[in-house]
Amino acid sequence: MSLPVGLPAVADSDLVGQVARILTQAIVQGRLPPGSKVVEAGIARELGVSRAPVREAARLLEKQGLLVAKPRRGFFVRKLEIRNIDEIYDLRLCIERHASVLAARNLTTESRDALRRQIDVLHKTADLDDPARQVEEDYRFHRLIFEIADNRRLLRLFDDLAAELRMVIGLIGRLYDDPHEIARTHEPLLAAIEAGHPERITAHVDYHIGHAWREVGKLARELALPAGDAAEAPGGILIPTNGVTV
Amino acid sequence: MSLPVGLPAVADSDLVGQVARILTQAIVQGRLPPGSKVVEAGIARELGVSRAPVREAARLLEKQGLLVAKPRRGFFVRKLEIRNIDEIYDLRLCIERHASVLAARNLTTESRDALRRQIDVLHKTADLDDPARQVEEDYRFHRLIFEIADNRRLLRLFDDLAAELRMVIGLIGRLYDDPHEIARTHEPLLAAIEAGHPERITAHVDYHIGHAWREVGKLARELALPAGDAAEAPGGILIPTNGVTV
DNA sequence: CAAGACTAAACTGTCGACAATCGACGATTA
DNA sequence: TAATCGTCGATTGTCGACAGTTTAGTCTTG
Repeated sequence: MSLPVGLPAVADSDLVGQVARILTQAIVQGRLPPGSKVVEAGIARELGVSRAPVREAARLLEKQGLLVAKPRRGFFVRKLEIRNIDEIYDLRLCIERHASVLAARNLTTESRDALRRQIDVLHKTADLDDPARQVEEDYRFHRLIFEIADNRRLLRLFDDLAAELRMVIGLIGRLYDDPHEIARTHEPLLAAIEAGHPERITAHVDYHIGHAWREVGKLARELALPAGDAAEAPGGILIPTNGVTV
Repeated sequence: MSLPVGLPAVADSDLVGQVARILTQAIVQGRLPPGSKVVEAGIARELGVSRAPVREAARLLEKQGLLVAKPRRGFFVRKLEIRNIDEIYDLRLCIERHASVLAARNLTTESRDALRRQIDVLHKTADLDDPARQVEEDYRFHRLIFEIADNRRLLRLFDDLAAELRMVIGLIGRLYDDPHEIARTHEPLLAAIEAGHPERITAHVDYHIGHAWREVGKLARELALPAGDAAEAPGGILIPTNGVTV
C-alpha cells in the first residue's frame, strides 16, 4: 500500500527550468551584458541541448523582463535605462510597503526570530568584504519579509524584480561604501514591523528603499545610462477588445 | 530606401503571440475551464500550427499564472481557489492604490477627460444588458489609470492580473445586479484623483476594489471553491544561492 | 573615398519525428 | 474481492532539419 516513506522526489529533467536558471545567472552576473544578443544555437551548443528548451527558457525570461524579443532578430538582454531603474524601484517600493505591513500582521515569534537572525548574518557578512555575498544576504532579508507576508504572487513578483535589480547592482557596482551601514539600516525597519504600526512601517520602507533608489539613480546618471523614454518593447500580452462570444 | 511610411506594421508572423492570445481568450472566457488539461497536440492541430509555438505560448501563460505546468504531464488551467482570489485582489489593491496616486500626480486635462469619457461609456454600456461588455469597459477605465500612472511594469502587471480576474469573474458570473451602480462608483474615485489627495485616493480605491473583493469572495465561498492552502505550484524561477564567481 | 549594390554566412521561426513516460484498463494473484 | 502487475495508447520532452530573413562583409560605382 506504499507507506508514505519520505521523499526522495527525483530531480525532474526539466531542461527548460535549468536553462532559465543558467541564463538568469549569466545575465545577473553580467556575463551577458545588457544589450547583448542571446544566440539560441550558441547557448544550446554550450549547454549541450537543442534550441527548443533554450527558446522556451528565453520566452520565460522575456516575460520576466530580463530579455527583450525582437521579431526575426532574436532575444537581447534588456538594456538598463534610467527609466527602467526608476520603474523597478517604484514598483518595488509599492510592493515592499505592502509586504511589510502584511508581514507585521502575520508576524510570529519564529518569523520575527528569522528576521533577527538574518540581520545578524548581515552584520557577520559585512566583515567579509564580499560585495556579492552582501547583496545576496540583503536580498535574503527582504525576501523573508515577502515570505512572511504570505502572498505567493507577491513573492514571485519580488523575485522577478530582484533579478532585474541584481542586474542593475551588478552593473553599477557596490552600493554602499560601508557594508555595516547596510546591516544597521535594517534594524529600525524590523523594529517598526515588530511594533506593527502601518504608518511607521511604510515610512521606514520608504526611507530604506528610497535611499537605495537615490543611490542607484545617482550612480546610473553618473554612468550616463540612456534615459530610454522610447517605447522600447510593447510588452505583455494584452487582451484585445473583441466582441466577446460568451 | 523605404520611406518611413508609418504604420501598417504587418501582423508579424509571431505565432507564439497569437497562440498566447488565443489561449488567453479561451481561458478567460471559460472555454478552457479551470483544472482542465491543455493538450499541446490538440491545440496545435486546431490552430494549424506545430507544437513548438504552442509550447512557448503555454510557457508564457504559465509565467503569467493562467496555466500550471506539471512535469511530464502537461499544462493545466490554474484552478480557482479562494486563496488565489484573495491573493489576486490583495495584489491588485496594492498596485491600484499606487497607480491611482501616480495618475493623480501625472494628470493632465487630456487624461482627465479620457477618464471622464470612459465613465460616460460605462453609463451608456449599462443600458445594454451585456455583462461581458460591462466588464470590458470597467477594465478599460482601470487600465486608463495605469496608463496615466506611466510605469510600464506596473501596467504589464495589471494586465496580467486582469486576465486572471476575468477568469474569476467569468466563472462567478456577473458581479453587480445593477450595472449603473458599477458606473456610479467610479465617479468619486475620479473626483479624488482630480483633487489629488493621496489619502483620499487610497481610501476610495480601498473602498472600490475592496467592495469587489468582498463580493467575489462571497460568491466564491457560495460556490464552495476549494481553499487551496496547499503548496500548489513552486512558481517562479528563484535565483539559487550560489557562490558568485564574479 | 564614400555610398550603395550584391553575396554569403548566420540566425530565427517553424515543423515533423522519435524515444521516454504517463494513465487507464484489463489480467493475475493472493 | 481487493490489490498488484503488465500492457497499450496517448502525450510530453527533446531533437535535427529546412526555408526565409537578417546581418556582415565584399565589391562596385560615382
